[in-house]
Amino acid sequence: MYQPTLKQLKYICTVAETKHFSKAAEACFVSQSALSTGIHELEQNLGVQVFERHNKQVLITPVGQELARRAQNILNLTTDLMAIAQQSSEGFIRQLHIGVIPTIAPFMLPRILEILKENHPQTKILIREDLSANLMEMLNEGTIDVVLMALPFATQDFITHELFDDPLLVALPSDSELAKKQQVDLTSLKSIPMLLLEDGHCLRDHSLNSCSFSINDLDVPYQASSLHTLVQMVSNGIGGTLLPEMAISSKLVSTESITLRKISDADVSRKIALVWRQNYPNGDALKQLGGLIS
Amino acid sequence: MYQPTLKQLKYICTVAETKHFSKAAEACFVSQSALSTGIHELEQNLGVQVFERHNKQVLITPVGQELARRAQNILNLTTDLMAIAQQSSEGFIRQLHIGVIPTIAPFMLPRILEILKENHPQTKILIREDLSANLMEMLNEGTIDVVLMALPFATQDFITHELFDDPLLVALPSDSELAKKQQVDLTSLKSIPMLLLEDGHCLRDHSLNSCSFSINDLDVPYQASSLHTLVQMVSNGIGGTLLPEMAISSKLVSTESITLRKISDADVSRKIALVWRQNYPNGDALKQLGGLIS
DNA sequence: AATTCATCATCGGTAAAACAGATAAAAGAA
DNA sequence: TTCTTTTATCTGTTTTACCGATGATGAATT
Repeated sequence: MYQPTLKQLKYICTVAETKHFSKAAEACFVSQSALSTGIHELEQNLGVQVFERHNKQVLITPVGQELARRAQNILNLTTDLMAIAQQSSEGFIRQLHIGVIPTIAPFMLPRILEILKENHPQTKILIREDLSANLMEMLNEGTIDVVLMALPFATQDFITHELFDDPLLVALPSDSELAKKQQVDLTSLKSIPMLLLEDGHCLRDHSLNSCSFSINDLDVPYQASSLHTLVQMVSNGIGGTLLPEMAISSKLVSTESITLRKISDADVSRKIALVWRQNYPNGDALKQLGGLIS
Repeated sequence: MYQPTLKQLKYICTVAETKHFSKAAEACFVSQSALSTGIHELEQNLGVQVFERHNKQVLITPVGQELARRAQNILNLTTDLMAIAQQSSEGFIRQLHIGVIPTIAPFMLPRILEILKENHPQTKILIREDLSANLMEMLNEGTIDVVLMALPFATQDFITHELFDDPLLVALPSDSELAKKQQVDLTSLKSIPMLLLEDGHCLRDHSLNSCSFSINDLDVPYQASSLHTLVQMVSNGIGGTLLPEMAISSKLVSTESITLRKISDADVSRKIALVWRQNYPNGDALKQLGGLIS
């Protein structure tokens, strides 16, 4: 089935303007014969006469007028389309679906959104907050474009761009025995009840693994669903926990009833990273974003 | 300079839908390699990646999504354009600029517009009322598409479609000597003042020529600019005139003070005709319209 | 670990088309 | 008439589009 080509549409628009085949051909950078044949083919296939050819003038038929008007519109839209592509190839990101884990989102997103607003004011940002495993699945499916998460995590087959180290500090009830000591080491942690997030949160695993603890080693009375409740529980003297430094910097802990301590005999931390698909086309822009964040 | 082809736009739309190159190729009735190359060329030339190719899935990039959306729009508009052409090729006239002379317009236009409304309800009608000579010029320039006029007139180089004969009758003041006679012949007309339209109106020439009168032969005291004023003048006893039958049928003359007579010794009439350019594409439809009018 | 399978990219050859340049045809102008 | 202008058409060449086959890749299966 026939469909006019954009070239042919261009031809009729130009002739409609110039009212002259030869001049139109010149304007289109083709020979007069090429343009003539092109228009003829379009007229033939659409079964419509676009122009009245006279010796001394070319008139456009009423239908021709309408067709030329629509053709011009189509050509304009095509130009727009190319402009969009051009913008994009110049590093402009139209839309960015970001996935963030719950133990990072409240502390880093405000700043990240601010940075994005400055550097890519035109970009539409969409945030998805979920557990690492779910985010990785969405990333793989293409539902989201990039994940802001904490390592270690199984991110093989993806581009992993590490941003910075986020140490984990021990948070203790200020009135606990342990809080009164100057130094807190790994073994001493086992003497108090440890509060952890519920299963699935990577911070839970990071806390356990970086202290080389197993879940069985510890006294784990409750499981919280957010860092905020966790802090509440510590504040109420139920037990201790590990908190990421970024959360503390963000004034998550503002009460006197919680004491923060570094662990003296181990380097306990998680790594914050951006992760995206191997083939994701705007990887460069994401790297640049990563640079700005860290 | 590169411009994507409509085919390529179709390709990316189809892949955007199916998320599958091979299936999309099938849907587009081309080989997988053709589609693949087509999309590749588009991506190359626009400097943009539209799809992320993975082994088990094809993902569309955010820009790709936007491009596909716009491409689909362009394709839809192209389909519309073809539909317009299709309608037109089936005899549908989108727009008709009609030129009519003043001595026909008031008497025929109401009926003609009614006929057009019935037969081409979608057609946009534009009327131009002017003297024959001006109308012919506009017809030649393409400002109007068809002229409804009276013959004889120099219409060589145009298609002339005669509709019917319009006899000219003598209109006399009822109280004149001539009106009391049963028969009125050409010579007797010279005995009374003859009222004519001003120069340029073809009815003036038709009146003179069909009676074989020269303007010098006659007593021509005034010149009217419309048939209505002409009738008024006859009614007031200033003189006689020739009136087309169609004007009389349209109740132009409703007063008792005017007497109408055929001329006994001559066939005095004008011919009503539609005239259009040789190359005008909707000649057939106009012929059909002519048939309906007569 | 090897094999199979699914999928997109690429290659080589062929058929189609698009195009330029030359010529023809038509009709107005000189 | 002859010349000029303008679009149509013809011819040969170049370019493009396409198909079928093969290659490459990575996931799924054995």
